[in-house]
Amino acid sequence: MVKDSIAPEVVILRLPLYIRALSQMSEEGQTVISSKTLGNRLQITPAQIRKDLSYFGRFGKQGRGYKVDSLIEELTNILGLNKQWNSCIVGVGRLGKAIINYPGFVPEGFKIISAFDNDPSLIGKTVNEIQILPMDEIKSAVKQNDIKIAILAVPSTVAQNVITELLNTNIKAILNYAPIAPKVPETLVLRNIDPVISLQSMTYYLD
Amino acid sequence: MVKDSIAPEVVILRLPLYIRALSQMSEEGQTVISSKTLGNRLQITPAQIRKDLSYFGRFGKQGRGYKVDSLIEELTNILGLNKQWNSCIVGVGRLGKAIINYPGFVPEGFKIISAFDNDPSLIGKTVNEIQILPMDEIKSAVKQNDIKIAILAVPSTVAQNVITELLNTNIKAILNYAPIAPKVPETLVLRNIDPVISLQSMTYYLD
DNA sequence: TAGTGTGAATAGATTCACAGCT
DNA sequence: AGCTGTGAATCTATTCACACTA
Repeated sequence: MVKDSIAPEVVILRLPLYIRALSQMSEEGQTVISSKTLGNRLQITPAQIRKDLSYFGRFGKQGRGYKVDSLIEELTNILGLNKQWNSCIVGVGRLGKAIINYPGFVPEGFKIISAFDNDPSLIGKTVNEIQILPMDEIKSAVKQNDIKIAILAVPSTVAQNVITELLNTNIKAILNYAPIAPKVPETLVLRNIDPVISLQSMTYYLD
Repeated sequence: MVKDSIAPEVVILRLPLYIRALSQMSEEGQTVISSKTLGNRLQITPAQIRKDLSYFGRFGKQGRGYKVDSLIEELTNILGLNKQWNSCIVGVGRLGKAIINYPGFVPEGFKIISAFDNDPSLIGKTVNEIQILPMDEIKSAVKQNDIKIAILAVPSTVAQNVITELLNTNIKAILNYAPIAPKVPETLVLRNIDPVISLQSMTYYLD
């Protein structure tokens, strides 16, 4: 998971939550916020929030709190969300299509440049204005368009193979929807979206 | 998150991964497996696997390993996946429909009994053989059909309200797809599926 | 011999508690 | 007076290392 990072990964995982809550508060007209109020909103202790932020600098004013808008900006910069991140979808079956078409799925700062699939009946078509290209063009397309992120929505049977293929490209991060535990090198950033695992782990707590 | 459980929640979250990997191995004809081999498959240390399992009993044979099929059965029982869990979908917009229609999304042991929405144009229709009912019938339907799990796919603007509504029913667990941090009592089991947060936390690690 | 099960050791994350600023 | 920033203390999770056994 890269980066001899000052901040632990759990902390990084919370920063987007902070941004989201702060953005809502900003829209609601809040200009200043305390760690207590923010924590209350997110069910996170104030101490945790302050500690998290302290990995990156000193953004608050003692006795007052944090300026909402400037904290949003700081966090956005820390995460690199001020840039545009070119992305691609790999696999344009039912799931891939749903992702591409889901409005507001891809947040600001991310752009899906192209989609890849091996099904000849899909190639050349476009989904939601995104061109579907054959898999064997992925390496060059990724390079040419400076794509760093792949959203993987292929069947689990081929997922590991596709991932291995992606390792040959300039892809640096994979958001994986296939229900597998992929083997990737330390240098690649991976997140799994796996609702089935979530479901199956909930039942333990039900009587 | 309930259950003065012997086992920490992180452990519970890994058990479904073990089941999945073991099932694949079983299909591949493996009958016996060591913690080392399993760990290798899942990128988890053997010590961790043994420790995790030790919370629930002694399932292995020293010098040999674990019998694949009986370990699957043990873990299935521990998680309560031997029963059928009646579930419902709340919100039958684009996302809800995608979930209902996605083949193999809902794993064995789970059954989606009904769907709820407030849109009058949807009510009475069926999606993939599942009836769409109005929201105000949810309490009685949940009771009547012994539904314990809700899959929440409503717009984030109404998500917290809907969750508050769910708290009045017999729903015990929520798989939440809305991009919010819901407030729920300790007694309710909650998992969030939030690909946007995942995306936004990946960029930190990209140059 | 190969691999489990588990206390003890280590590493990591969260919370406490308070000095210090506005 | 109110709230930040942060070392120190605590709590939690992971890994080690080895006695034990099939």
